Amino acid sequence: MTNPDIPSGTRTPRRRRSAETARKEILDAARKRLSEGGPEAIRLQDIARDVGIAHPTILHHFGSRDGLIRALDAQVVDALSSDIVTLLKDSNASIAEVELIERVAQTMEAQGLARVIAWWAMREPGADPILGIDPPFLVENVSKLIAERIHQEPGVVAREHETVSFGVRLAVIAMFGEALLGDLMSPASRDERDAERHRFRQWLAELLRKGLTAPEDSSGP
Amino acid sequence: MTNPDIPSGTRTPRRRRSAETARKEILDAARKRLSEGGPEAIRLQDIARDVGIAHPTILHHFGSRDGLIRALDAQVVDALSSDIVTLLKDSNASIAEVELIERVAQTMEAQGLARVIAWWAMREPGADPILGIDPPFLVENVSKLIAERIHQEPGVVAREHETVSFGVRLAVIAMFGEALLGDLMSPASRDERDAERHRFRQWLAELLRKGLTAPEDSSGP
DNA sequence: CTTGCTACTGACACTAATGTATATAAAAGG
DNA sequence: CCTTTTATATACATTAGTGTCAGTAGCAAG
Repeated sequence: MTNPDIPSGTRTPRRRRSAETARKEILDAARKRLSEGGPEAIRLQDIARDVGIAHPTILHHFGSRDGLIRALDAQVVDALSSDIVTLLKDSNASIAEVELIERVAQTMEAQGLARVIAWWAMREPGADPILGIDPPFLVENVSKLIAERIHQEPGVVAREHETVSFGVRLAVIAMFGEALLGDLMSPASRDERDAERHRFRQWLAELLRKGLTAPEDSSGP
Repeated sequence: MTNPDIPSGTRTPRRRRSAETARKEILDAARKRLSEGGPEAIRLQDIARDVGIAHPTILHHFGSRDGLIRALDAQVVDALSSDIVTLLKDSNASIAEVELIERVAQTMEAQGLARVIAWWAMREPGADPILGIDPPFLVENVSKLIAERIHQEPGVVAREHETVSFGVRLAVIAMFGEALLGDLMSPASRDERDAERHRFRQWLAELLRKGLTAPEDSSGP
């Protein structure tokens, strides 16, 4: 399967990238393949073809397939946490639940992140330390930030710390599940689906708002 | 790599199962491998070793690796929907949200079902018809059943149908996410983790109860 | 222009996984 | 008993995917 445009004996022209951009291009292609075709789609040769390089180049940059995968992991964890933390740092008043939900949802959907996370979680069933990042990498930091904001708001009785933590946890978990399973539980038509999804998020945000601000009544059955 | 216990020239003793039980044993082993070791752990030879057979036997029963995988899919969808539908049929009064949450959670955790579902969802990004089952396979049926129960309860204003549907959707999605990502967001020690998880579920159930029964106030920001 | 560095390539070796062909043995029925 | 059926085994073919090697080419600096 040689390229007919190139006379045999001639070498294919090369584009030489910096090591940094090469790594980035490769990682992006890998992430795309993963989120679109599932775990079995991470094949060096395919990824190489997407980028427009030969597969040994990937091995040159990442050492092995496993090296590539670990780099992917790191990129994903980074994207997830930094994205959410950024949101929280930016918003200077109290957190709007709708905003939280929307943002988390976007992060999950963007670049098929939810799929990548799922794939990672499957591979490491009882993974306590993730790539050197402590287990509660997300909620621990994020819920602290949220707690600060919520306490700022006057006239609202903040629930104990754990409730806040639960709220964030629910947002993350639910939007993760939505990104993966949402299509199964929605109407078939695309427009309807999007609309329903939007309503669902609003509903969830409202639910969260109640749960985070109003003191629980804890009445018996 | 021949078995030293068996003199060369001697055949290994055979256990002959019915085709049905053979299929079942193989599927169980496959599901276990999948949920424990991730997608890349579905290897015919390994599964065969687990069951105690030779790998061509698997091919004999399922035709191909792909055949095995499709059979697995069917089993999973079955387990999930039938389990939940059973719960709803059995409970003769109104649905207790705690029970719903707990049951869904158990189903997800049992046999590593959440992992299997995730794996399936990853492979079929835009899978509209699942193995012949219509997309809203779960919520469509389940939420109807729930709606019936909730309307039975006197003195409580039931929300419109979509709200009920949203409730079920949240339960399923959240417990799915929990099963996969829960460990990342919890304390490290196992006891603490279990306790916290339990509290989280109760909190979520309470949240759901409020959302499903109390009419929404929809006040501005 | 020359030299050095390294991103990159083609060809190939190696391994592991699926699938095939053919034989054997355990039931079931006559 | 003998025959049929089929679950299962052994041995082999095939493919596909990772990793290795030795060399090539682009870019920067002397």
